[in-house]
Amino acid sequence: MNPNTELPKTYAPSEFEDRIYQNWVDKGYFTPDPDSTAPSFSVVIPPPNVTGQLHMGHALDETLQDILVRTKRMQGYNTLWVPGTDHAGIATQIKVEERLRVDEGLTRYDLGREKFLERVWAWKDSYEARITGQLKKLGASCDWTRQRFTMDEGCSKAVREVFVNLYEKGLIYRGYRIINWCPRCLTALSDAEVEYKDQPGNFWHIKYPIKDEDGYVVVATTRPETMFGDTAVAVNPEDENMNHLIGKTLILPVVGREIPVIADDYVEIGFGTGCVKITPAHDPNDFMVGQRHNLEQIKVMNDDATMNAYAGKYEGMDRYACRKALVADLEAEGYLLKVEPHDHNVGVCYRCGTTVEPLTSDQWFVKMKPLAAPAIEAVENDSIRFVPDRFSKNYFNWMNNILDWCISRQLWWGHRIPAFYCDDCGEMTVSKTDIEVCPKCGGKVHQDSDVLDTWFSSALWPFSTLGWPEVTEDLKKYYPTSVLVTGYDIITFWVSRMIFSGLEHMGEKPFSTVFIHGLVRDAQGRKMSKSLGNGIDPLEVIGTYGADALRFALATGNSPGNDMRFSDEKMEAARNFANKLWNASRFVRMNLTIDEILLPETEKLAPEDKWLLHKFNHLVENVRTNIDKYEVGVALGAIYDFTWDVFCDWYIELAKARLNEKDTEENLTCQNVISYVLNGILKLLHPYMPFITEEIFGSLPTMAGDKESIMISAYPAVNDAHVFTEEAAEMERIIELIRAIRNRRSEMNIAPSRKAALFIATKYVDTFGPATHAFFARLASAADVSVAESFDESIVSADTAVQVITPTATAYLPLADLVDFEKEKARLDGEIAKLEQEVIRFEKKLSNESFVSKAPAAVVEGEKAKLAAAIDKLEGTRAARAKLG
RNA sequence: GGGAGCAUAGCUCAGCUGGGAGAGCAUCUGCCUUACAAGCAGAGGGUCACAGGUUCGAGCCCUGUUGUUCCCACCA
Repeated sequence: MNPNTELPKTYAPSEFEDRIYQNWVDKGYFTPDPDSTAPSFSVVIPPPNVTGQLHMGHALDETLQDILVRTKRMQGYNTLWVPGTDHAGIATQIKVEERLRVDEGLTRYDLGREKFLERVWAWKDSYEARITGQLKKLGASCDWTRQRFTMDEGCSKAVREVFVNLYEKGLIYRGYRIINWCPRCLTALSDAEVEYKDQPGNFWHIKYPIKDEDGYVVVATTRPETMFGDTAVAVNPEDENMNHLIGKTLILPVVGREIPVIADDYVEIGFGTGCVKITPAHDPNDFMVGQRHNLEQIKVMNDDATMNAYAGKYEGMDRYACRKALVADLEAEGYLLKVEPHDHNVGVCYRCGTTVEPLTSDQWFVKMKPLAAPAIEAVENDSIRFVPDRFSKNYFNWMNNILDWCISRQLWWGHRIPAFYCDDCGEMTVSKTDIEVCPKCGGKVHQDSDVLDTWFSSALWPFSTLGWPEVTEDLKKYYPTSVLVTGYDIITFWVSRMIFSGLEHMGEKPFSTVFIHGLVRDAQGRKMSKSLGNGIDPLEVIGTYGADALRFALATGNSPGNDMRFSDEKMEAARNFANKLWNASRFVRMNLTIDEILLPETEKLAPEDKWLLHKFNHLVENVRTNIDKYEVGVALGAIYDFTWDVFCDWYIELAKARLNEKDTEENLTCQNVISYVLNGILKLLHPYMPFITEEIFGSLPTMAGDKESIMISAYPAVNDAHVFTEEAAEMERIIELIRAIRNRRSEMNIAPSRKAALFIATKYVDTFGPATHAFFARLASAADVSVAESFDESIVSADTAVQVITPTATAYLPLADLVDFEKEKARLDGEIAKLEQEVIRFEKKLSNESFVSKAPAAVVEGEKAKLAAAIDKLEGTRAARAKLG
């Protein structure tokens, strides 16, 4: 027997979770054996942002990964889970700036770049430590000796390597383009970083006078303040009402500048006024029109979205203040024709929510089309598979319509762009290493002040964490990784970019499967968010219920890609299950004398042993296949049902009699069977509830060959010797009969002290053999029935007992306990009516020629059996009713 | 505008390739039965959103409708 002999009376997870985790770390179980020749199973963690602490979404993501990783490890794979965190450029910088403002009233400019970055690194250290601590509390079995950070030396090296490679291939370029600008964060954003929100707005219809004519054209705009940057008005050349204007010159109201009317089929005939003001510097579509027509780009705003000198007297005003003032002036001067309410989608910064301003700017871009093509193909040909598959549509939609990726950010926190400009000759050099002097003229150089999009480094995560660009052993062994586990919300940001990056730089996909999960919502189904204040801290939940209960609650009912709700009720149910397992184990432990589990030969097994082992076999098969399908929730449901219903409610009750015996063969058999199955339950459950299973495992006998810890023990496999189809089926029928007896007793308010007589039919002896009588005796004590030694119907008659009839057996309840004869008669009548209906239904079905001829033979046979059973039961019930008169 | 998900018991959700509707919680009844009251034994409760279709047979497959959630696009 193991050293921890007794299990404490109550389940108190806080007593052992930390101790167990520390032991795993000390023993080095999370680090794969470098000499292993087993096939690899590798996972890289979606690195949490160092912006703060983990929330429930992380807890779900981490739990799912740990379930897969622990399962595979127990199944003998050479398993690696790489942990790490993401510097989260813009998000982290905002946080640190905010703290600086609140605590010290300073901006980052007050500190200067270097000092500010010191602050961010300090922030990073503190939050990285916090996140690491949370992962450990949760039980994540990642290899801490391989922990990474997107801005550590290795990852930074990978970033540089990739940047320079892409630049040299012409896939990274610098250009003056229209981009999304966040006036609050003062940086460019990629298309993916802009969210769209419906906002009420207006269509302002403004008259633009025609030069040298009396008339005017009317343009409708949602953004009047951009008119200072108008360099044309466009009409569709096919528009018969408007095309006469082409070539004319208009006078911009207020501004007085002259602009041409141009022809462009971008203008949709019949929408709005048919005339569109073109502002190439502040609208992506206008930008393209401008390029086609060589229009001037006039930027009318500063970086903080205040108006610049082009706005004339409005200079210095915020864009919205300017809009208001300008509209008032237009109206006063008679240029405003009408105002029409119009809702439209406004782009906002995904980090701070500020309305994004499209504007032209000098930025770095990744040319996407050549990179996207192989990435699309990899998913099309199933080289990479999304689970569930429907998310591949999401992916295709994004990748097929992808535009060039703006990767430069006007931030300080991030990987600095490795481009150097010569102060003398202006030459630009892109270099993997820092340079001091211009390779062309020897002049002094300065580095580009921008940093890269944070997702640029995340895109390399599956190989940068394994040591790339060095060709390391890890890279050879663990790339491509096996599965990526993440939420559907970052497929575009992250998954798609990892796919094209892996294919481009490694020449191989980064992972085979993308296992997508949903969002964790609150009990009302709302998204958890700071502003709603409905977020739940995983650590608090762990403190109250334990990490295992949290993991159980997150995994139970989880199905790929679907959102889930989180509630106290679920936590209680999870905790209750942990408690049930704890107490069942405690009971087993109390009754054991064996040190090691030795499965008895088949001849020694009791009927209930065979039933249990048979059912356990099915469970193992069920769990294995469902986990392979990433249906971790379904698998867990099966373990739950087996543990609670089969193992606890039936087997343990039946086992009590044998376990109470002293030094008998039956006792030994029972000890071994109950230990074997409990051991198996613990192993199946371990990936879900690692702590409690380890704690219990340590106090119970083990299988030969198992190691000192459950997490490195062998995962259960289907045992072909444990197929007992006949006995198991008969046992199920007996259970059905006992349930029927209990039901009847309950209905009749029969005192528990009154036993029902259960007769042993000869067929049981046929099935179960010589052990039948002993088995029924155990059944009797466990199920509140008494057992008669033989099945002799003559000993019971109408005035002594009421029959409980099931399709395969009959039990008798002492009639003396019946309170109400009339009630019983009525009940039987109802039963008979129901059975008659049932029989008719089956007969009808079986007399249906097309059913019999077209349905599979097995189904028809099944229906026949059901009919026969129904008829038996009907006849028995009629007989019982007849006896009552 | 394009695409996707969801709609099953009072609540939260399962229901695999079509073959007599399930669990947990809640409710009601009876039990402190020496592992567990965080428990045990029972019970009630569903036109599987609606309308068609395919099929011997539909919660499941097809079409449409309604409601709801999300993603993408952005007609100024």
